[in-house]
Amino acid sequence: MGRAPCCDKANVKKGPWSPEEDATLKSYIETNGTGGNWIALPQKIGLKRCGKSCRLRWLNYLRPNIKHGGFTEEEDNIICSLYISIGSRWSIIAAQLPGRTDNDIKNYWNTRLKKKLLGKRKQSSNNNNLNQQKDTNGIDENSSYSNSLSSSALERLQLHMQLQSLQNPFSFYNNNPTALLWPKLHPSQEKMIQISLQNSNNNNPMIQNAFTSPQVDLLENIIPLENNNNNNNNSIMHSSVAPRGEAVEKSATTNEGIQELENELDEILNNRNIITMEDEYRVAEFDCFRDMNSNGSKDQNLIWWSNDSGDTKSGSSNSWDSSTNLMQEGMFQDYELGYGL
DNA sequence: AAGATAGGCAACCGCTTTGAG
DNA sequence: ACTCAAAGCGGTTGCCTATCT
Repeated sequence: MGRAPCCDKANVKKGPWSPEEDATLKSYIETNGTGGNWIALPQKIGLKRCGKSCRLRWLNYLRPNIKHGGFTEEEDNIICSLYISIGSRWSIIAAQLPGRTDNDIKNYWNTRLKKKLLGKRKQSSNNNNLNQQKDTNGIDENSSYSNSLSSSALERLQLHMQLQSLQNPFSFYNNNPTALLWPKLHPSQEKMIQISLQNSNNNNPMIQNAFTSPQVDLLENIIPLENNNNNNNNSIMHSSVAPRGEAVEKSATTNEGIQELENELDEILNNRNIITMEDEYRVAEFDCFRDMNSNGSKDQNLIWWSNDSGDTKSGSSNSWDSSTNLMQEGMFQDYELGYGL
């Protein structure tokens, strides 16, 4: 037997709220509050709605100072950086953005931001699939490395990498002591990347730099060559970076999301005793690298953060300046915590 | 002009967490 | 310590609108 329903489903109205319902709910709560009991509230005020529905309507729409749409670039940055750090904990992310609801942010992420940031991935995956279909070695083409990750984990990894590639690679690498702890790239991986580089027509110095130092080691860090079963010994390094805000602090202390991500990665990585050429190819094809390496367009590489949708209100479309500190702290903390840096 | 498709968003569903008794 | 109702939360659904063919 399941739990009793919170309301009489048969006599409860569903679907969009009418202006009258909105007004009724809003005026009652503004004068009387919720009374600490959402379930009883609709009956009190004569609404044929589920209490949960009333609560949601109030929190997401009727509550004062709610903002809808018109996300600023700074808000975008915060959402992205927090998503990278803590994943899809929308309520926590929303708590960092006054006037925004978790639902709003979630929708905004799913419908716009994610595509904005990861849009190129799809294209690159398609290219990759085309190439893989030419293989005749019998390896399951559907078991691609990237497909092994959950969408959330993969998105976060790719965002990490893309962001890394666009921030000054030298300054990060040289100034971040943890980067020195990263293992060297396996020669075969390095070779594959270099081949990709050579095959490209890309002469953008920034991109070349990105390939030759931090990205390479970042890649290696994500895909270690050794089968490491001693995860507990080195997988978590306590970060010396002060967390930003309660959300990140909570994430840093509980490590739940990060641990989950780490476990997911470990599960994959521990099954990879041997790096095959196919794996190497996939590594080289890992999106941010491929994007940076493909079709020789430095503009394309530089505008990934800018809007594909023609939004021109931002003067620094590829800039994360407004959240540089947040990015560095949150992102790298995540890496340190989750990937054994 | 009409149908098909895609995108955006509000709302719902159901699982988890919290806290009172 | 345990139970259970309420609240919180994230994922999913479905409707509406815009765009494409």
